[in-house]
Amino acid sequence: MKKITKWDEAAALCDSLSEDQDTLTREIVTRLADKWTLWVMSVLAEAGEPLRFSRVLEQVEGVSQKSLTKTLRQLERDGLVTRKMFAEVPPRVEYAITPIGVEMLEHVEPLWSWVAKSVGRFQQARIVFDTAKDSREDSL
Amino acid sequence: MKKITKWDEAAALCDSLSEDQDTLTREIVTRLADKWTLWVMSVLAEAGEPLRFSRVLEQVEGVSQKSLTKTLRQLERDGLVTRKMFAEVPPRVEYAITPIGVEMLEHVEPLWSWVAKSVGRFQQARIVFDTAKDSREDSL
DNA sequence: TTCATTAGTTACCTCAAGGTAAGTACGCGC
DNA sequence: GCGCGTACTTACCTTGAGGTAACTAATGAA
Repeated sequence: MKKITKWDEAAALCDSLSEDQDTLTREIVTRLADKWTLWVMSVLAEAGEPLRFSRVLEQVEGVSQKSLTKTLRQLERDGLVTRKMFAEVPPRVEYAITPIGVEMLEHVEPLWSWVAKSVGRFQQARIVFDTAKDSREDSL
Repeated sequence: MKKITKWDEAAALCDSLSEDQDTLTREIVTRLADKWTLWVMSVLAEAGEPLRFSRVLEQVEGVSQKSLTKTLRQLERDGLVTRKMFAEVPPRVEYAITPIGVEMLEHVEPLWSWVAKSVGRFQQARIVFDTAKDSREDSL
C-alpha cells in the first residue's frame, strides 16, 4: 500500500549511500533552508557576472557582514560559488555562481514555487487550528 | 542577461505575495529542512495508514518525545497531518498524513534525489577546498 | 600624518532547536 | 492501594545561528 512511489525512489537512493554521504545530503538540504544561502545564490545567479563582496552585501538586504562571509565560505567549500581574490589595495574579491550552483537553484525552484503557490492553504489551515485551540482554551 | 528563467518565475510569484505570505513561505520551506519534519512525514506516508504516537516514535529513530510532539503539532497546524484523539485509557492518538502533505512530499522528492545523486560532487569540492586551506595554513 | 576604503575577523549577546529526565492524568488489573 | 501503559508537559541544559560593534592590514589621497 505504498503510494509515494517517487519518494520511495528517493529512499532507495539514500539507502545506496554511505552514512557519511547520507549525512552530507542532509547537511546540504538543511543549508538550503538557512536564512541567507538561497538568497545569496540567486543574487549571484541573477547578476550573470561575478560580484564583489560589497555588491552582494548591498543586494542581500539585511545580511550582516559576518553572516555573509560565513554563507559565502560554505558555498565556496561545497563548490556552489567561486571566490577570486585580487592582490590589490583596497582588497577586491569577486564571487560567482558555478554551474552546479545554477543546477541546484533549478532544482529548488519547483519546490519553492509550489510552496508559494500553496501558501493560502497553509494560512487557512493555521487559522482553523488556532481558532480551534482558542475555543479549547476558552472552555477551560 | 538573466539565465535562470525558472527561478525568475519563482521570484515573480513571490513578488505577488504579501509580506505575511512571503514570511510564511520561508517558514514552511525552513521547517522542511529541520531535523525531523521530513522524516516524520515520510514515515506517515509510507505507513499508508494512521499511526499511533508511539509507533511514530519507534520508526523515527532517535527522535525524542518532546521533539516529536512539537514536530507533529506544527505539521498538524499547517494541515500536513491530522491528529485523531480517542477517549480511551490509556490514551490513544493517531496521526495520518493529509493529501496536501503527500503533495508536499512529492515536490520535495526531486530536489532530495538530485542532492543525493550529486553528493559525490560535493564531497569532492570539500576535499579540494579543505586541502587547499590546509596548505595555506601550512605555509604560515 | 591622518583618513577612507575593502574584506574580513573577533568578542559578546540573544534566541531557538533539541536533548535528557522527571512529572502528570487516568482507568485498569492485581 | 499500586503500578502499568500512553501521550504529553515541564524544567533545565547545551549548542549553533545570527545579530551588533569594534578592530585589522595595506595603501593612496589630502
